[in-house]
Formats: sequence, structure tokens, C-alpha cells
Amino acid sequence: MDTPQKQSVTQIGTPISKSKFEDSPVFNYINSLSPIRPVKSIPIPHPFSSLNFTSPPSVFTSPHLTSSHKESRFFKTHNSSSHPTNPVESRDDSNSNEEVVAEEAEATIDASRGDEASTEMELSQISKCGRSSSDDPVASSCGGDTTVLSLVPYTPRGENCSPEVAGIGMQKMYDNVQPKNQTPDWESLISDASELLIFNSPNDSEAFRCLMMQRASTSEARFCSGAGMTNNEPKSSDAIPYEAASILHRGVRRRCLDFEMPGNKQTMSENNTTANELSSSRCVVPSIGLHLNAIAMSSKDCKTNVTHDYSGKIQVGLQGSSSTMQETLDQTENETREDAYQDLEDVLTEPALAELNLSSPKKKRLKLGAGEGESCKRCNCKKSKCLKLYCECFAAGVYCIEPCSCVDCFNKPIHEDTVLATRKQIESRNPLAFAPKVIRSSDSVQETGDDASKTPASARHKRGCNCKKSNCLKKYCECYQGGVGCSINCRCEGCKNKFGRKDGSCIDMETELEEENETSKKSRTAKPQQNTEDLVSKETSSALPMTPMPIYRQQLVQVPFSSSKNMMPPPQSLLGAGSSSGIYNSQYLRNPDISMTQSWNEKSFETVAEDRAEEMPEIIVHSPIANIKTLSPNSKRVTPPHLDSSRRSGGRKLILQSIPSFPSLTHQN
DNA sequence: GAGTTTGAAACT
DNA sequence: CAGTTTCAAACTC
Repeated sequence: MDTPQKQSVTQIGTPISKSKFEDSPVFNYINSLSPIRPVKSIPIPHPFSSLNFTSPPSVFTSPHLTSSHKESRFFKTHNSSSHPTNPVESRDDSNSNEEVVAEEAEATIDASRGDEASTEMELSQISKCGRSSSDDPVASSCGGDTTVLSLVPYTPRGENCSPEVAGIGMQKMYDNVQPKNQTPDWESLISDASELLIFNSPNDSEAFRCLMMQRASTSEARFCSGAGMTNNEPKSSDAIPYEAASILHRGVRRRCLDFEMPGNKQTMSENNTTANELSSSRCVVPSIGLHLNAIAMSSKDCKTNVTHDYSGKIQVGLQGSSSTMQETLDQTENETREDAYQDLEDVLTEPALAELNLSSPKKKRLKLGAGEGESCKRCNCKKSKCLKLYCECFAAGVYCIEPCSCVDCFNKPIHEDTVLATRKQIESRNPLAFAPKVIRSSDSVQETGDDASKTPASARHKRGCNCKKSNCLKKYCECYQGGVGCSINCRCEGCKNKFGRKDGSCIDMETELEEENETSKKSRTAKPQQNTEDLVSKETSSALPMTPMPIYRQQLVQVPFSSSKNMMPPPQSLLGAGSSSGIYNSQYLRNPDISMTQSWNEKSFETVAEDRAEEMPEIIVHSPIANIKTLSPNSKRVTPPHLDSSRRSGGRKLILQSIPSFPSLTHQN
């Protein structure tokens, strides 16, 4: 397909190419179909000037800003779809262009008028994105321009959304349209859109696909290609959009936390958010737990709320956790849900959630079923005063609450200062002490197609385990517990980790089953309850690329660093870690003492084009960890995963680029 | 529920 | 950095 557009692949993003682009027959055709006029390339001098959300310390020009903006737009757009008079929007007052875009987005969503229009808008936005980046470096984050969607192509150092990449994206979309002028392949187009556009979470992406597909087939609303709705789908076609929207909004809600933390709390309430939504949103916050001042206060003043929040957090978390879903999944064959959950699971890379998910199904369920203390890990510390990493609660960044059986617990709001001080101390010793232990990398993609593809979990334990006797087959093993395979970083002996062995070999399902059987024979032959391994196995298998994962998911890379088990990598949608990002941010934004850490983390989540991926097959490679390695007393453990060039995927891929250095917490004060 | 095992965390 | 101790979760009975 030699189209005029193709020629300007590398030029797109420049005014000239843009002009050509808009002059193309296809573009004109699309334009003619849309009641909405494409927004002309209005230069955006300072896209962020009007933003008022809480920003990281000025010392860092965190990319998060851009994404924050992006996310805020995302939030605004979708939210406003149901609440046209969204206050948030009014907050973004200074940028008329953005508003125009937002309005377009709303129109696109609300009017449900035409697929063409939607796509057109996307295209125009993408093009604008590319343009803006070339026009104004400050606006390079394309988040400033993108409304519903964020452009995937992020490049580090303010080169986000490079014209070239954007152009490519647009070109690709065009390529799909071009050949089928009269009857564009919306599905593929949407698929591409999903692929090209990054969402703050896989859920969003999925939801987006669903929504788009629904639009694409107005009469066949139940078609949700990505979700793979089945005919047995009990839900009516009407429910689908709702579900999609729900997923979408869920992510949005989570995401909104990013911006509301300290100063923007008002935003949420202003947002016409329903009580439920608000609750949900809030629920997420606590999960970060950590020693969130807000929580502390809440616990003091309104304990009921706290409890509610806590439990809410858990519930919310579990909504996306395969663990909880597991049972559901076991009973239902609803692919849609499964898919959605898989997406969510992808997001749940961090150990805390992983624990809820993959690790200790038995215990966690027990805990989770405890009602009030659901969110609490119910530690049982006797001597550590819950001020050491031994304490799960502390390690997870949450206060101990009643369900805990700890003794002399200091991990409580009333000892907030102590907790924070201790935490800071620990972090000073090992900046990654509270970082997620399990890293879910883009390997899900990379591994696909090669030997490692058999590895169920596209993740690795940050430092690797050190198992000697458990053969990495018990939850003593952090890798196993996290549902990930052992890696070269592990110093385990006799590794038999079914999620992936240290030596790189992987146990296929059959072998896996055999080993499980053996294990079962060994200890508990006929336990009524599903044994841990079974559960983990199932959960993991659900996460396995049994069926090809949507490209958009494969392309996402998740980053490791966040500061607590419960915290996920920064928002950058690129990570697809919507929920946790919110959590993460919440915690740190609320905690001035560690805000630096946050900004650091944010900075560490820059994305780069695939070519760069080659340089760092695993995010962590170039991540602060590498730098921190020298800082950490446990340097021997905090080693960067080895590079495995063979694990590159052929497709486009974005990975997160780490930041150059990690601001020491000790320098904060 | 008590006791044992295990490996991470902390310490020297 | 290696070895040891402490600790609490995981596990077993």
C-alpha cells in the first residue's frame, strides 16, 4: 500500500507532514464522515501551566507530570462523559486547546455517533501529539494533548511522543484504514489503536477496546473482540458497555488518586463521583497503606471509616486480583472476565497484591475473610514491634490493625513518627527495601516465542531467592510465593520452581502437574481444600499466555520500583499499573518524608522505544537498582537481572527507562 | 494450637 | 562481603 502517508512516516509530527497527512484522501474521507471538525494544530505553549495537581518535588522534572496530566485528561474525559460539568475540567481552564480536545472526546463518547468520528479524533489527536512534541518540548509529553488516550511511544528525556513514533502509530492506523476505504476494519483498527495507545492500566485498555468495539458494531454491542465475549455471556448487550465502562472507570478512579492526593482531594469530591466511586477510590489509597497520614488520621477520628477503607482497599484490590477472582474463574468460563482479570493481574505485580493473588491463597483467603482486618496482613510479630521488614504489615506499608496478633506493635498511627523514622532508616539502608519484590517485566512479550515463553509468570523476583531446602516449591521461596520463576539472580539450590527454574528451564504443564502430584503425595494426600500449589498453579495458569495476549498488553512493561509491596510502579500508564500507581502515589504524596522516593520512582518510569529495549531487556537493568546496588548493603542481592538479548520480541515494545540516580532519602531533610 | 522448618532480614 | 543471629511466616502434626 503505497500511500502518500507512508512516505512521511518519519516526518509525521512536523507541520509539513501533518499538512500532507490531512490532505490525504483518507483523511478527507474520514473528515467527511465526522461531524466533528478536527482540531487544528494549535500550539500549546505550556500545556501544564494550568495544571494544579500535586506535583513531585520541583527538583525532579518527573515524567509523571506528563502522565499525570495525561491521566487527568483521561479521567476527565471519561468522567465527564457522564458528568459534562465536571469540575475537573474547569480546573484545566487555561488551555483552550485541551478543552477543545476534551470536548471532542466527550462528544465522541457521549454522542455515540460514529466510529469514524472516534477514530478520526484519535488520529487527529495522535497527530497533534506528534506535532506538539515537535513544537514545544515542554509539551512533549503528549499527555497534554491526548484526551482519552495516551500515546504509547514514550521516549525518555522529554522526547516522549516523538513525532516519528507518533507518526508511525498514525501511519499504522492509516494503513488499516486505507485499504478498506469504504469499510474500514474497525476491529483491527481498534486493535491497533489499543496497541498504539497506552492506557493507564490494562483494564483501561481492555475497556477501551470493548467500548470501541461496541461502537464499531453498534448493532452488535456484544461484540467485544478483545474480551472475547461468549455466547453464553449472561450479561445483556447493554451490560457490556457498562462493564467496559466500569473497568475503565475503575482504572480511572484509581488513577484519579494520583492527582488527588494531598492538595487535590477536592477534585474527587467535586467530580460528581458517586459515593461508591469515592469509596472505591479511597479504598485504594489505604492499600498503600503505608503509614499514610491520612489513614492514621482516619483511624483516629473515624475508625469505622478506616476499617471500611481498609477492607475496601482489599476488596478493590482483589477485584483485580486473580486470587479472589480465582474462585470465580474456577466456576465460570467467562472469557471476558478472565481476560479482564488477567489484565488486572498483570497490574498486580507487586508482592503485596501478589500475595493476595498468588501467594498464600489459603492463608490470605483466611485473612481476607476475616472481615474487618481484611486489608491488614494480620501479622504476628512478637519482637520486631512491627517495625522491621519481618513484619508483613510494615513491609507492605500498612498499619497494623486489630486483626493483627502482634505484640508491642509500633506500627500504628499513634506511632506514626516512629514508623516513618524507622521506615526512613530502612530505606536509607536499602532504598528498595519497600519496593516490590516481584518485577513483572515486559518479558511477557519477550518471553513469548522463545524458551522462556513457557515461564508462566512474566516476572522475576527482584533480588532472587536464596532457598536451600524448599526447592523453591514452597512459599518460603519468595519467587514461588510471588508466583514468578526463579532467575539467574537467585541463589537457590535445587530449584524446582514451577514458575520457572533458575537455570532457565521451565517446567511444562505436565511436568508441573506431576511434580504437584508428587508434592501432594508427599505431604497431604487428600486434603479437601485445594492445596496451595494447585491454587497458585491455576492462578498462574490464568496469567499464562495460554492464549495470545493482546498486543497492547504485551507491549507494556511494568516497572519494579515502588515503594512498598502495596505500591505499584508509577502511574505511567505505560506500566498499566493504574491501580497501584494510585496507591503508590497516594502513599508518598501523603508522606512528605518519602515524597522524594516517589518522584524518583516517577522518574524511573520513562519509556523508550523498542530499540532501547534492546539495551535493557528488563527494566531493572537500567533502573536505579543498578545504581542502588552500590548503595545497598544487600548489594549482592540487589543485582540487576541479567541481560538476555534473546528475549526480545519482534513487535513494537515500550519499556520503561529508569532514572539515572536515586535520590537518597537521607538527603531529604 | 503448638512445634518445626525455612529463608529473609538484620546484625556482626 | 561473608557468616551468624534474629525473626516471623510457612508448614507440619
